[in-house]
Order: sequence, then structure tokens, then C-alpha cells
Amino acid sequence: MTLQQVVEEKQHRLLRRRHRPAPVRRVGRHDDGPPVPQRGLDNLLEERPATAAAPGMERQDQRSRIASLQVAGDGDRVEHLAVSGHVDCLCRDAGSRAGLGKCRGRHRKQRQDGGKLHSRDDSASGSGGVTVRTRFAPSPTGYLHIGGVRTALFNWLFARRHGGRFILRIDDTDQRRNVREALQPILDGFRWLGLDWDEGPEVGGPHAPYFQSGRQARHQEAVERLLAGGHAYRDYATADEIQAEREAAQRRKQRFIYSRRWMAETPAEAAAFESQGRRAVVRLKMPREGVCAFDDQVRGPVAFEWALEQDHVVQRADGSCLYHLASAVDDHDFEITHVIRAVEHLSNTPRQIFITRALGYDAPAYAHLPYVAEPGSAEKLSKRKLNAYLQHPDFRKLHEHGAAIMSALGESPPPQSFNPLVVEFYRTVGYRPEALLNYLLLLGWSLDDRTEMFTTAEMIAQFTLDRVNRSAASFDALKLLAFEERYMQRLPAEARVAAVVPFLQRCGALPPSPTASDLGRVSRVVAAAGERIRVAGDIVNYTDFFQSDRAFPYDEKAFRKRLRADGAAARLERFRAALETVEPYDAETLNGVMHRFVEAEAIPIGRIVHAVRVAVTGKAVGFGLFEGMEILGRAACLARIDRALEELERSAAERV
RNA sequence: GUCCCCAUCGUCCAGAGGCCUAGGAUUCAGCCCUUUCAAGGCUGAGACACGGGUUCGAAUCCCGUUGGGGACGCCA
Repeated sequence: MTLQQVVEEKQHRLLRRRHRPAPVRRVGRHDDGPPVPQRGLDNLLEERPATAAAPGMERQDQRSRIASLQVAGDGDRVEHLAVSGHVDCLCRDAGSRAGLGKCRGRHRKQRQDGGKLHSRDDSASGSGGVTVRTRFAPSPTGYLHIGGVRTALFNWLFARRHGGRFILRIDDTDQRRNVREALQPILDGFRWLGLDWDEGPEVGGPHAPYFQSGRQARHQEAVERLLAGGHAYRDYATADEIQAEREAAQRRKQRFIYSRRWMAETPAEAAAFESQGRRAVVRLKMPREGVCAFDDQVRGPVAFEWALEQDHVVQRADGSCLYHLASAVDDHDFEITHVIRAVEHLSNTPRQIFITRALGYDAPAYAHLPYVAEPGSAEKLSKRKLNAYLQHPDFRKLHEHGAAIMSALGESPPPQSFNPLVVEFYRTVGYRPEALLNYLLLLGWSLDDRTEMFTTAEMIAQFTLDRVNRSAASFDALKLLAFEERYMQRLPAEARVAAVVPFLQRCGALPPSPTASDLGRVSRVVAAAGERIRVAGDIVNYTDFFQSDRAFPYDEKAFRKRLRADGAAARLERFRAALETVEPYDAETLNGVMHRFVEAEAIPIGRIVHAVRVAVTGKAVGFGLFEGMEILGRAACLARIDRALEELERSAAERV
């Protein structure tokens, strides 16, 4: 093929690409050219021949069958479907509400015009005048889970990017526990991370209450409207009867579909069942025909057959409402425009769409994020297996590192929250919240093939749902540590000192109100330690600089190896003599002293350096020895060497 | 079992038909530097699940297979 042909082909394709539906960020001027469905009805037919149409059907028949299904299930969208032949987006019509989320036919990542930077002029709020509103709905479990934070972060970023509002709603319909107590650590976690919420607990808002348990009246009202509209019915089946039907379906290897034998649609029917002593729950009367198709903001068009859906219970006999009803109603009441949540909710979406539409609400746009997987596996992270994950080598590393800091602090955090899968862990040990956020951002999202560090402002400016990945991502503890290191290294000196001081106080190395000279020493130690302090809590490795010369502990093993060696004590004593007169007492000079000493003694430097290090710091490892000696000062160094010599003498005496 | 979703180095991502001899990060290994431990520098190992199709050309589009995951509750 000639170059000319290649060029022509390329141009041809580019021309065609221009007619693709516009990406989200160009909303507002995307009505040029017809949308080209990439995964439209044709493909659905091909992909799902057995379910969407009977096997052996001709293409044309399949198409009309689908079209009729659409009619049954989908009312007013049908004409468009029949005409355009592609699955329309149920989430939001073009131009309505935020004007976001118009069906783009395809939601793969879109090439960004002119480089990687998005500008803010594409913000959704700009086009429709309606504020983007997202929510995160934690249940009060007592701790903030890493997977939940990722979901919350994406919601938060999306709202912030579009100048919208981020709402916290508490899903506490399961009220067995003390909600207040179980909620506090979650709110604390959000605050620590800097994920602020515009409406929700503690801050209130125009749609209060933000606790689901306080919204029962609204839910009740919705149930009544569902009933009145014929979208739900009272059902008098017992749990056992339903179970029997379910098992029968299982035996037939079919999906369970309720027979509606105990359905009561009229007062007379209800009375008849009640006379048998039965009590009613309220079930959705789900369509038994048609397709529920919607356009997921990260996964593209998705379709479910209504007939395969259950008549889900929305209200128990005692009047309490179930999650999906409550959620759909609350999302509407809170004017949520974008429901961004984990994929496990994808297959729950049809019933929520059903409830939403039956109630006459506009459906929000949906975006289903891939879940965060277990370390080294594709399985979803499970809160119940937190302890099991500690067996994973990378996790164990992180956990042990944290545990060592805790033990140096003399603290024993509760094991259920002292886990690298719980945000609290990172806070206790002294990670930077920005590092955690940055790591989590990249778990399922990326800007390009190299940008990795994002300030919060940059995240907000760059975040788009179309660059969210669709496959599960497993949590990599070591990579998170690597991010933490980078953030710590880039922290300005004062900030690093400030991060470290509380840890010194927690272990008693520093008084509650440290003096300027205390802080000066901290800052010198922090500077000398450099990259060795990866996590603020790592400062516990240098507490010897803050302890009295006679109190800091010696590492037994190092003491034995470096100071009990033949001739070590005598050498140390001679080196000590040299220290008495050095002037000035700084690292550079000390280095010179050491080298002259080594030369005079005709020994390799290793024979003396380690002995001095152990004598002066008690440890076998640490940062530059001479920097350390300078920080301690002459008097302390001499005192420490004297103490080491005394201990040597004493132990020698004991051995004799 | 039924439905839905997913599939690029061990892990996280890039890739939107030719810029791919597949790029970055992390991890791992080796070397250099060095008073220890780190850091740093350099080098290296390491992936398009498989099979068909479309095309001059496929990691990329289509179909199938396989594999993985999720949902099928009077849980949230």
C-alpha cells in the first residue's frame, strides 16, 4: 500500500470520528451530526440472541421483537428507539436538567482535544444552570473503609469539578447499633481527608434530615403513591411460600419469578387474605415485558430484561421500608443528579429506575465504578475478611510498620480499625491524607500514561467520569506507601516538623508545649533523617535525640557486636579524647577527626564508626553519624560515650 | 442455575486501526555511591487470555471460547 492510501484512510477515519457523539465535557455544543451508536440495538441483538429474541429468528424479526419490548417497557422513549435504532439513554434527555449524560452511544475514553488538560468551561453547571449534586451514603459501621472512600472521593471530585454539591446521607435503616457512635469515626475520616460535604450530618442543609431513619414519612408517602398508581401491590405470601417458589424455580434451573398468587390489588382481596391471618408486605409490580436500558456514565449502554426482575419488596409488614425504595426517594428529594457508586449496584439499578419513574421523578444519571479488589485477587474487598488480608505479605508489611510505630508510642489501637483497609489506620500512624487520596484517585482513574501526582486542586480540575476504568482494581499497599514517601519528601521542612511533633509528644519525648529550642532540635533531626521518615510516625526511630543521656536504650545486639568486640572499648576511649577538644563541634570537623583517627590507628573506618554510633545513639542504624553528633552536641556525646564505657566495664566485671 | 459486568507486565494505569520493537508507576533482581540504614544514579526482568472474523494492517473493531467478578434477600 502506498503512503497516499494510508493517509487517505486515516483522513477518512478522522472524518468519521468527528461524527461520533460528543464527549461529556463538550456538552452544550454537541448537536452537530447524528449520534453514531457503537453498541446500539444491532449489537445488543447479536450479543444477546437467546434472551432478547428467540433463537433462529431472523434479524428483522429480532429487531421488531426488541422494538416491541421497548414499547412495553419504555413508554415514551420508544419512538426514538424505533427510529434511530439505538438504545437511548434513560438517564437524562438532552437538554434536560444538567444537560449532562446525554447518551453518547459509547462511553469509552474520549480523546482529549489539544492535549491533556481539560478546561473548566465544560462544566456541566454551565450549560443547564442546574447544579450537579452527588452523594455518598455510608452506613454507620464504625469505620471508614478504603473502598468506600474511593467511591466518596469520585463523588466529591465530580461535584467539585462541576461546581456542584456533595451530600452525605446516612443509610441507617438498619438501626441496631448506636448510630452516633458508629458514625463519628466515619465523619472524622472524611474530615481528615479533607472531603468536605455541603449537606449532611453536622452541617445540615435544606433537605434535612440526612439520616434515612428520619425520612420514614417520605418513604411511606412514596409507597402509597406506588400503590395508588398500580406500580406496587400488597402481597400476603409468607416468607416460606416465597421460598418454596424460589426453590422450585431453582430446580427448573430458571430465574425465580413470583407467581403473584398472594397478590391483593383490591380491598376485597386484601380482606380475604387478612381473614386468613396473613399480613401484607408491599411489592413492586415490575414489568414482565420489555427492556430496561440506561446509559451508564462509565460503562456505556446497559440493558436488562424487565421480565427477569423480581417483584421486590419495598415495605415490610411492620411498615419499615427497604433500602431501594428509600434510596430512590431520598435521591430524588435531595435532587441528586448523578448517582456514582460501586458496580455491585449495577444490577439493582433497574428496580430503582422503576421506582423512580413510577413516582414520576426524573432519573439521575448513573455511574457504576469498578470495585476495589482484594490484594492479589480479583475478588471484591470484604469487610468481614479484614483480618485475613493481613496475611498478604504487602499488607503485613504495612501493618507491621504501623504496629511498630504504635508500640514505640506505647499505644494499642483497636485491632478492628488498625488495618490498612481502614482509613483510621493511616491517620493514627501519620500518613499524609493527600497521599492516600492521590493513591485512591489512581485506583480506577487516570489522566494519561504518566501523570501521577495530583494536588487536590488538580484532581478537581482534571477529573472526569469518562476516564474511569471499568475493571476491578486491587489494592496495592506498597504502592500506597510509595506515594506516601513521595508526599513526605515533598513536604516543606516546617510542615514535616509539624507532622512529626505530635508523635514525639505521644511517646513523651517532647512536652505538650515544646520550647523553641525543642522545636529547633526536632527540625534538625527531621532534616538529617531526610527520606528515612516516610510516615510521620517514623520519627519514633529517632527519639534517642530527645531522651536524657542516661535513659535512652541500647540495642542489645548492636551493643554486643560493636562494643564488646576486642579492643573496642579502648579505641572508643581514645576517640573520646579526640572529641574533647575539637573545634568547632560540627559534622564536617568531626568527619575530619574521625579520618585522622582512623589513619593514626591504622584501622578500617568500620572498626570505630559503628562503635561510636551505638554508644551515642544506642542503635546500629540511623542517619549520618556526624550530623547526629552535631545535633546532640559535645557534652551529650561525651556523656553517652562515658555511659557506654561504664556499662561495658560493669558487664565485663559481671562476666568475671 | 439465571442475568449483568469485566479481561494489557505480580500490582495500578496508558493505549480509541499504522506513532507499539506495547509506554509510565510500583514491585523484584543486579551494579554504582557509601560509616550503618535509607535515599539517589544506572541496568535488567516482566503483559496484550485464547480462537476466529473485518482490514493492506488489530492490543485497539466484530463474533465466539475460556477465565474472573458481581447481582439474584422482608441486607445496606
